[in-house]
Amino acid sequence: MNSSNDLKQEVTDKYSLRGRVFNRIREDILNGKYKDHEELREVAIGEELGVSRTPVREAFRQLELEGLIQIIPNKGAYVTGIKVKDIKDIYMIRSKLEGLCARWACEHITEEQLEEMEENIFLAEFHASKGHMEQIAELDNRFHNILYESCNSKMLEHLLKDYHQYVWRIRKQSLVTKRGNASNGEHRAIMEAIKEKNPDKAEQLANQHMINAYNNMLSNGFFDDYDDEHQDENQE
Amino acid sequence: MNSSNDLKQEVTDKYSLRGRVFNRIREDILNGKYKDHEELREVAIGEELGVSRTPVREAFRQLELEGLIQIIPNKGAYVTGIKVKDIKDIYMIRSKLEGLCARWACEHITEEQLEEMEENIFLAEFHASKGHMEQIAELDNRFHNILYESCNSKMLEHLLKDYHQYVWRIRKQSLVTKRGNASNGEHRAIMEAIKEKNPDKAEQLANQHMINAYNNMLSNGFFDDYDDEHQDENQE
DNA sequence: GATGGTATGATTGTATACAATTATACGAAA
DNA sequence: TTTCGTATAATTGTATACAATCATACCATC
Repeated sequence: MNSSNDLKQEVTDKYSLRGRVFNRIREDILNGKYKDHEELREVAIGEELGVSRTPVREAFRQLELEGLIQIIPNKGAYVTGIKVKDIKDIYMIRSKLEGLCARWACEHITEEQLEEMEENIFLAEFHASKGHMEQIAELDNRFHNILYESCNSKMLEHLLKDYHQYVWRIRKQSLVTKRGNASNGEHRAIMEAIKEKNPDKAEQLANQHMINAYNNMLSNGFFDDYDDEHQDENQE
Repeated sequence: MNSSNDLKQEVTDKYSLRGRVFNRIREDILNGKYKDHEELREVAIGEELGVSRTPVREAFRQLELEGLIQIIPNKGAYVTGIKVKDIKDIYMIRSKLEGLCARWACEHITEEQLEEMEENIFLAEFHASKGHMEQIAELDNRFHNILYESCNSKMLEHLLKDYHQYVWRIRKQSLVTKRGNASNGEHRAIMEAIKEKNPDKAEQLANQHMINAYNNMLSNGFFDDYDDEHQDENQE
C-alpha cells in the first residue's frame, strides 16, 4: 500500500524539502550510515540538511510507514535496520508476486509493451556481449518495470515496484552481479510464455527467475558480512 | 513496507492528534464519506477535528503512502478511491502470500501458536452453531493473525496484516458474511497441514481459502453497487 | 553507600506565523 | 465576445514558538 513511484511523486521528492529529507535518510539507512537501533533526532538532521523540523518530521512519518524507522511517541525515532533475512524474504515474496504478475500479463499486455520487452532483451544481449555492466543493470530494471506495468493491476504494480526499488537500493552499492547472460535468457523465456498466452508457464518461469536471482546473490557472497556492516553491536 | 500494527503504533494512534486524524480520515475514505477525487483541505479538516494543520499534514503524508490519497505539490490532496478491481487484486495477492505464509509456518510455528489456533477453531465452531456473527468475525481475524505471526517473517507478517486490515475495514461496514462454517473448516484443514508439516498442502489450502473468501463476497453481491457508492460521477 | 525525589535540560507534539505557489476574478485590449 | 494579463485570494510549504513529555543529574534522606 505504498507509493513513491509515479512521476508526480518524483517531482515532489526532488523539489520539496520533505522529499529531499525523506530520500536522504532512506539512502543513509540503506547504505549503512545510520546503524540499527540508532536514534534520529529531528533538530540534528534538520541542521545537517539545513532545514527546520517540520519537513524532517513529515519525512519521519513516511519512513515509519516504509518500515525503515520506528517512532516511539514522545521519545524518538529509531532506525530499523534491514537484515539479511529480510532481503531473503523479499525475494521469496517477489517470486510469488512476479509469478502472479506474469500470469496476469498474459491477458493484459499490450502490443507496445511486448515490443519494448523484445527490444529490451535484444539490447541486453548486445550489451552483455560487450560487457557493459551499467547498461545491463539498467535494462534489467526496465524489463521488470515493463512486466509490472503490463499486468493491469495498479495494486500489484505498486507493490512490486516498491520491492524492486527497495532491493535495488541495497544491491547497487555492491558490485553489479555478473549474471547478465543467464538472467537475460530467463527474461526471454518469460516474454515468450507471455506472448504465447501461457499463464502457467509464465508464472512458473517468473517464479524461478526470482529464486535464481536470489541464489546468485548468495553464491556471489553478497551477504557474507552484510549484517556486520549494517547492524551495531547489540544484535538481537 | 508499511507499518501500523504493533502495540506502540496503536497507542500513538489513540493518543496523539496525528494518529486520530490519520485514523479518522482513513475511515472516512473507506466508508465513502470522502468520495473519489475529492480534495481534502488541511484547514477544513483541522477545524472539523479541532486541531491545527500540523497533525493533519503529517497524517496526509501517511495516507499518501497507504495509497489512499494523492498529494500534488503545492496543489492539494486528493482521495484515491478504492475500486472493486483493487479489492479483487488484493484477494489474489493475498492468496499467493497466505500460501507462502502457511508454507513457512510449517517450519516455524510454535507449540503455543498451534494451541491457540486449535482453540480458535474450537471456539469458532461453537459460535457458529449459536449464530454469533460478531464473535465469528473476530475469531476469523485472529486466526489469520496467528498464521501471519507464525511464519517467522516480519516482512511477510507486516504485509499480510496491512492487507488484512485494509479489506477488513471495507468489509465490516457491510453485513458480516455468512460463511462461518465453511471458512472455519478450511481453517482447520490449513492448521492440520501445518501441524503435519506438509508445506505443499498447507500452501495450496491457504491459497484456495483466500480464493473461496473472495468468491463468497462476489456471490453475496457485495460488489453489486460498491463503485457507485464510493466513486463520484467522473469515473475513469 | 544506596535509594528516592525533585529540578533541570533535552526532545518531541502541537499551534501559529510567514513565505511561496497556485487558483480565481476582473478588466483591458483585440 | 474572446483572450490575455494582472491583482487578489486561497492554499500549501516551511520556520519558529510554545506546551507536554521524557531523560538526566544532583541532592537529601535513610
